[in-house]
Amino acid sequence: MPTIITPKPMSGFPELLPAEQIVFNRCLDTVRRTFELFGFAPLETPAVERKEVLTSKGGNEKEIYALSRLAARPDEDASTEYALHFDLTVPLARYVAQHKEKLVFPFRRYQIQKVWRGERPQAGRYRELYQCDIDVIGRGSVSLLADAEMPVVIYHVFTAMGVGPFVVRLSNRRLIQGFFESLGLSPEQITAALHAVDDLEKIGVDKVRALLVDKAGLSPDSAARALAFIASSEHMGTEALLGHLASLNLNERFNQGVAELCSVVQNMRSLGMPDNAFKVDLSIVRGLDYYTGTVYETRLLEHPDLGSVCSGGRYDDLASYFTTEKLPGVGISIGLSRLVLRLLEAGVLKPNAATPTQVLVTTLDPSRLREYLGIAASLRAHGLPTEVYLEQARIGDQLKYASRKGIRFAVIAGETEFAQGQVKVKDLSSGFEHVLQPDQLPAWVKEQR
RNA sequence: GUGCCUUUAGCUCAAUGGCAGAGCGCCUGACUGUGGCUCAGGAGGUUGUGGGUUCGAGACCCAUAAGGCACCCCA
Repeated sequence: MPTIITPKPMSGFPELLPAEQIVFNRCLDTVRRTFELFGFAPLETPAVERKEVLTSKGGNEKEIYALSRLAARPDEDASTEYALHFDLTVPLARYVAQHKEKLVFPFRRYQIQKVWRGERPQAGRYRELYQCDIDVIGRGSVSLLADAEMPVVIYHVFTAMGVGPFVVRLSNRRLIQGFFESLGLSPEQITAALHAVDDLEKIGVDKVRALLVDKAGLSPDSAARALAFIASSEHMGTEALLGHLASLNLNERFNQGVAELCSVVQNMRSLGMPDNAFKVDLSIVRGLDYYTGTVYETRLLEHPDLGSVCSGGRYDDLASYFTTEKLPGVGISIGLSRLVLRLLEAGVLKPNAATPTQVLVTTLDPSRLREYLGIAASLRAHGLPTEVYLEQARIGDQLKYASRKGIRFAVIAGETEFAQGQVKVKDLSSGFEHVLQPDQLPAWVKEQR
C-alpha cells in the first residue's frame, strides 16, 4: 500500500472549482479586452527576476520568495540568483530600461500576471495573486492626458465586469505637498505627514492627528488645519472643491498640483467618465514615496472593507535603478484575485456553469455514434461549445450530467427522431423540447439566447 | 516575526465528562427515452496529531501542526 499524501489547501494560494474559475477567467478576459481597447500592448515578463533587480528599490526582502533547487551536492549551492517577482512595476522598470532602444515611446503596456508575496495570508491577502497593470511611460516626459486616461480605463473595466457601484478617488501629491509646505514643514516632515494622512481611513482622525504632531512634528494648530483642509474635500462637490483649491493660491507647488488636478478631471470627463464614478479626495496620498503627482484609489461602495481594489499614480522616474535616462510615467494596477474572489464570496459575481459547454449531445443509441459525432462537429463548426456524452449511461444519467454541470441544451436523438430524419433538442433551463432538422440545430441554439 | 481564536462526515455546524448527530451535498431506487422537484433508502468518522488527567475525554490539561483573524508590511 503506497503512502497517501493527504491533499490539503495551501493557505494564501487560492484555487477554484471550475464554475468559479470560469467567472475568474471571464474577468481576466474583460480586463485584457478593455486594456487593449485603449491601445495598451501586452507584455509578459518572467515569473522570476534576479534578486538584485527585485531588491533594487530597497524592498522588503522577507516577503520575497527566492528560487532554489531542492537538492544539491554538498559541494554546491542549491540556491539560485533568482526570486519570484512580487509586483509588476519592478519588472517593468527593468524591461523598459533594458529594451528602451527597441520600444516606441510613449510606451503603453499592459501586464496581467501572477505575483508572489511572502506575507502571512489573511482576509483578502494572498501569497499568490493576479495583478493587472497598465502604464504609460515616456522618455523625458509624459502628457498629463495619460493621467486622465487611467481612471477611464478602470471605469470601463469595472463596468464591464459588473462589480457593482464603485468610485475612483483621486488626488494630487504635489498639491498636498504644497499645502504642507505652506505650513512651513521640511521635506522630511512632509513625507512623515503624508504617511500619516495615508492611514486616515484605517486608524481614524484622532490617531492621525496624534501622528501628525508626534511623528511629523506639526503644531497642534497646523495639524488641525491640515485635517480640516483634507476633510474639506469630503462634502464638497467637484466644481466647488476645485474652485476653492484654485482660490487658495498657497504657493507654486500647490498651484501646480491644483492645475494638474483640474486638468485631469476635465479630461476625464471629456473621455466619458461619469461624475458619479470618480471623486476628488484629498485624503488619497498613497504610501509610496515614488508617486509624485496624480494618485488614485478605487473602492467598491458596497464592499468598503475590501479597501482599495485598484490604485496607482504618476511617478517622475520609473527606472532610476536601471538607467540614468529619465523615464516618467503613470500607471494603475488592479489586484484581481482579491477583487474577484471576494465578489464571488459576496455573491456579486455568480458562477452559473461548471463548463463552457453549451450543448451536450447525448448518446441514446450507441449504434448511432456516427450521427452524434457529426451533430457535435456541426455545432462546433458554428462556434458553439459542444460536448458528446462519451460514456455508456442511461439517458437520465446523461441529462443529470448536463444539468449538474450547467449545460443548457441537450440534443436527444433515438429511433423516433432518426426515423423522421430529425433531432430533438431540450432546453434544460425550461424543460422545453423542440424537434427539428439536424442542419437547423446550430441556428436554433443560437437564437435561444 | 508577535498576539488572539479555531480545528467533529465532502461542506456548514451540533453533541452537561457518559451510545458521535443534523442540514446540505454525494450514491441507489421510485423512473429500461428525460435532468431539476418530491418521496424512500444508503454510503460516508481513529472528533487535526502526540501525550496526560479520569472508571469513562469530541469536551479538561500539556505539547505540536494546520487554518482563521489582527499586528508588522503592503514597493
